[in-house]
Amino acid sequence: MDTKARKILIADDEPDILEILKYNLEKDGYQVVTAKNGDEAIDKAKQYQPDLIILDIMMPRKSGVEVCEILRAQPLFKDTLILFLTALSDEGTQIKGLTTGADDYVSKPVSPQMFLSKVHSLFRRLKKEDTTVLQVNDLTIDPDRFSVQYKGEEISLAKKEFELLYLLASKPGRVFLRNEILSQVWGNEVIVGDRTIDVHIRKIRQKLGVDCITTVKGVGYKFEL
Amino acid sequence: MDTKARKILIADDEPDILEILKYNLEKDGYQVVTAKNGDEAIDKAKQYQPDLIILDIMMPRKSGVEVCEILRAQPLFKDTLILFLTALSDEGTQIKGLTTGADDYVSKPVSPQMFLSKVHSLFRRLKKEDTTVLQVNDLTIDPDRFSVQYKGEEISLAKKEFELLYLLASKPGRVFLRNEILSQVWGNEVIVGDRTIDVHIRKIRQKLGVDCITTVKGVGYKFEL
DNA sequence: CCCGCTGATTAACATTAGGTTAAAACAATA
DNA sequence: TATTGTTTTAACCTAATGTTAATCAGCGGG
Repeated sequence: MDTKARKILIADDEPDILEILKYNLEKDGYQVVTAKNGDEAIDKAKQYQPDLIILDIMMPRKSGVEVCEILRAQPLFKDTLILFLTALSDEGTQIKGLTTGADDYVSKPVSPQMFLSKVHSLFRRLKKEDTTVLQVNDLTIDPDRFSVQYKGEEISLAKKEFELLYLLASKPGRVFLRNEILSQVWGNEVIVGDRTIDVHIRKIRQKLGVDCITTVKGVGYKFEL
Repeated sequence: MDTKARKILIADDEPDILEILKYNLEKDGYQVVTAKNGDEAIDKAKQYQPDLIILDIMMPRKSGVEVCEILRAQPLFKDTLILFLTALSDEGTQIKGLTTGADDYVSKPVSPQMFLSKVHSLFRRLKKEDTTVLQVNDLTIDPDRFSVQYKGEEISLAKKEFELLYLLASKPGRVFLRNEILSQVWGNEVIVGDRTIDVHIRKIRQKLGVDCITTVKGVGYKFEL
């Protein structure tokens, strides 16, 4: 289970449902924020920038559909996952919802199992990464095979090392600030010390044998051969 | 994206759904034909010989299930992909549909993303089905005979073990994330613990005797000899 | 030249993923 | 139904990996 403390916002006017969903999601390690109506949902969304927003269709002060439309209009929520909770009865709204840009539906009454499985698979989908093979001189970095080769020699890197190298090598010559590196490789939520980067850089340099990572003091690192 | 102008027939009596699906599929480069009821679906199927037929279960003038049965009876449509659209929550029909010879089902309301990904993966699967027998060095994996041979030695694997090995071996060198493995071998709806994969991997390694499955920690597994 | 800043290095420490095992739950078969 | 085989879970253990903190080295500015 990848517990990356993913943030989820649930908006529903029925406290019971809110409670059940919250409980189940938290049990699964998600970080949950709730809202009781449409307006509150929008506020909380902006405030917490959740990875997934679960919206009840029927809510006071802006329906789920409206909230979805408003959020989707902003670049910040362009790629945020949105899941609708629908009552069985309203087919019409469901169709509307699709065009509005929701990623999936769950119809009430909700079975916790089904629900969790939906949430999981949504995140699974999100996790689709760019799988581009990088090729710089004699160095090949293939995220698909998770392999790094230098002059035909296979070099085995650990996960973080690989991710770090991949990031740097994705834009050879460009300097990556320590901040950028942290948020790209470690993610915004995780807080790690500054030394951590150095250590990983060191391991990469060591394993590769070639000096392909340059330190730009006071700024960051860049990749070049 | 392999856009070879694949032909898709969609049959549904709700114009809205027809429209949405058609729009999305065409956007993805497929050639789409539609039908409003069961009989029309059969006609159009014969006329256009689509690569994939998407059938709503609930339709006037022959249900999706009936259409499927009729088509499957003809050799012409023996290998055609068939995908069912099922209304909310009728589990019974879903099961029925699969046994009738559908290749997969999507339950309404349909999220475009989910839907497209299903369609893609169906075609992907189709392509794979051509190359049934896998042959890597001294290892032969034949899903037809459900048999695995290493250096002529027949090795008997259980179902899940076989499916798992087959998946990994289908793309030697490629790392499969645990998520991918789960959804490919176990299916999206089933929820099993993380350890389950390990145990099966172990059994395979044990039975094969060769170390052909490599662990990529924090990422997944890959097959290589 | 020495201070202070920055990164390198190292080893110790913490965490986590995955391996291993046995046993329970489930299915298939006779 | 008994029997056998398969799949899943649970508990525990190990090794790989990630992080921290302490120390060291280089460099530029006073």
